[in-house]
Amino acid sequence: MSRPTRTKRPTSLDVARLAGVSHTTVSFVVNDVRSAGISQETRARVLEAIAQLDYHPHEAARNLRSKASHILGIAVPEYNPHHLEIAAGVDRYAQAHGYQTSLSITDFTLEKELQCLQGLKQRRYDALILSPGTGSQVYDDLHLLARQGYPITVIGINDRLLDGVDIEKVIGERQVIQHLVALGHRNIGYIYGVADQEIFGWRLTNCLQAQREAGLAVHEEWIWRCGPTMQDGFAATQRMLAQTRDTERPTALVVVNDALASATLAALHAAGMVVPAHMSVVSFDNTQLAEFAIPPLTTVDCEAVHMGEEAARITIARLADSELPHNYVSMPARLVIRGSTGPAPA
Amino acid sequence: MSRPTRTKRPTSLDVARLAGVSHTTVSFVVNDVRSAGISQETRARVLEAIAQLDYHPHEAARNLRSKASHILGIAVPEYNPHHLEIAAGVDRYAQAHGYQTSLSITDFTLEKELQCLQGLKQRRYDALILSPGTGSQVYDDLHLLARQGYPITVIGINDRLLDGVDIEKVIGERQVIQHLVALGHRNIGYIYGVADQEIFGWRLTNCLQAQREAGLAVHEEWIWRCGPTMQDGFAATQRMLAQTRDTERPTALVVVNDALASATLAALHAAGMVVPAHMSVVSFDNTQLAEFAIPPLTTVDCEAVHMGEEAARITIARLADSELPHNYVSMPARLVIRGSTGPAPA
DNA sequence: AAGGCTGAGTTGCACGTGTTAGATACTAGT
DNA sequence: ACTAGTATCTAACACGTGCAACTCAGCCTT
Repeated sequence: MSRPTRTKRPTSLDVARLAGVSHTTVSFVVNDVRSAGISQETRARVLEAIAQLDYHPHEAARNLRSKASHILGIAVPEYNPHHLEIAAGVDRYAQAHGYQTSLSITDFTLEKELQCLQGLKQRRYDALILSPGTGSQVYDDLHLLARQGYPITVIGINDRLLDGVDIEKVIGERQVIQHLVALGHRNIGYIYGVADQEIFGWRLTNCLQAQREAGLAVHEEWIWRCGPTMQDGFAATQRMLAQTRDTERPTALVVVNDALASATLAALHAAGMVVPAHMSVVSFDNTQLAEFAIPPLTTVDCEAVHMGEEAARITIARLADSELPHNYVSMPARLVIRGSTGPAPA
Repeated sequence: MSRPTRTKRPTSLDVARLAGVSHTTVSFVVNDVRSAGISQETRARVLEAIAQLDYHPHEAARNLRSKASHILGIAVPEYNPHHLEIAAGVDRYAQAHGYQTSLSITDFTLEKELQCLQGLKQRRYDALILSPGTGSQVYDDLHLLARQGYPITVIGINDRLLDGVDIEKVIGERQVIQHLVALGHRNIGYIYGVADQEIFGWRLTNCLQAQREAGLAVHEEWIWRCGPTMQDGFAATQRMLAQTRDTERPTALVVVNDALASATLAALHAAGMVVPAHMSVVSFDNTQLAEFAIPPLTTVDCEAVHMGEEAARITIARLADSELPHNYVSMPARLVIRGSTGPAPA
């Protein structure tokens, strides 16, 4: 580390002096304020000075003065490809509209979720896009902040009091069940791994409803609930195998998302079961995991990247106009059929 | 959105008025300055007022005054479990030492990498932890900034001019080759997907070197180079299958990381090849993908989370003392043997 | 010639906080 | 009673930027 010359960072005043103008003029040039008449030559001189000093405006000073950070906070519960596709979508839209993003992983803990809300209160972010991971505990805070005028957009939750983007309900689940029924499956089981069964239980509820609509009996004991990690999904699948016998076992498993379904595939494979010959598997999200699973997963696509873009759009719209009515978008669900589903075994 | 009362955010002055003190006293209480003698009762009154108004100090004003944001920027090239484990490690250590983190995905583009450096210049971050994804293009900027005293830590690159954390070289690769040799493999191929073969080629180089040390011939035509995505890995594996025949084909494939190895497994499976009976597969990183792959991947562990923690430690140490000598840590590599490797077919 | 208009800048304040150098009151010592 | 010392608190400035209000010269209009 050869003697880091901790040079004083140049300020707009330094630039101004070098260019022989006032710091205001520098500000006008930097922000490209058209209404202030700056001549071409002055502009050029300022830009030259900026380049020469390698001047970069101090974000903090800027944020303080303009009362905005132009940063959108994104908080998702885990390193799940699905969430990260959403984050990528948010980032893409935000970038295109003059906002930066800051991604936080809440790790399914309330503590980290509250920390992100803190960031909002401290004006580190102009707005927060949150994919809740802990269930209902954080909701009181969310509602309170929203009522105080803080821009908050939630993902994957339909809440009348908060702006949000969600996956189209019912349709996707119905498609899954109909697909399985069409393949002759009548015994359907569930590996249902979420952080909070109450908040994130709708997908299961909808599936069961679709099952009844299709005239199938629902076996409550064929619902294996577990936590949201792949380890949880693997263990739950092992439980499933241990608690059932060949003759009285579901012929198809609906798994809450691709990550857990991958773990399910691994557990089934380890137990010597062949998918889909012995057991079909369907999941949700259509992430990269699904495409390269063995066999490739039949899964419900929800346009995660697009979903993130919509979340960013809604959020930025609210920043522009806080009086906007409740903004809610639901993304279309579409079943993508791959190799993990097949005819029910005789 | 029931009429968001866009309340003026309370400032330290508001708190001061409510508590009947000056804003200076509030500042002392908030920052817990021991040297300023604040009586217990005054302190209590101020805290009460803070709670009542739900006061949160304005980060921008704070950063402006104290010339630090207490945020570490982390930039990784993609949504790869390996990189995200590193990020998690950084976050854990940073949190424990009073720093927040802000994660950016550079998407293997120089543009986004430069944008992160911009964030450093603009003082959005106090320091940047970068896992380069584009090769050498960004290096000039990195060196320049480091020389100017900006704290930068690189991951996965051994650069004498930059603080960094890296994976222990040679050892891991040697273990891989020795493992394969012990299993009787003499024909080893490579699926080598990285953004820049020149910068990220060391792992391949080391493997080839280990191969020679073990007395094995190196087949240049058995190195399939490709890009860093799973799609690339899948396609490269298909190329491998198309360009070789049963009789003159590697019996083991070394793949640059778990993500690409998963894609390789998928491609092999799709072609009807059984792993490890027909072909062994080894990879690097030991992420979740490896654990739940079919079959589970033999892979080289590098303690990614710990690596992130070390990166954060080094970075924060440099922030504390810019005169520190060059700081470089290399993480131990350890082969984790699972089901994707087996005896070479006769 | 007087007034108005336009172009091209500048002066000066405000944003909300951290910190240094005091100010004030109270106690104790002589 | 006067001084020194201590415990508590405050006044005032600085951080770097954006913006409203103002200046000032030159030109046009009546």
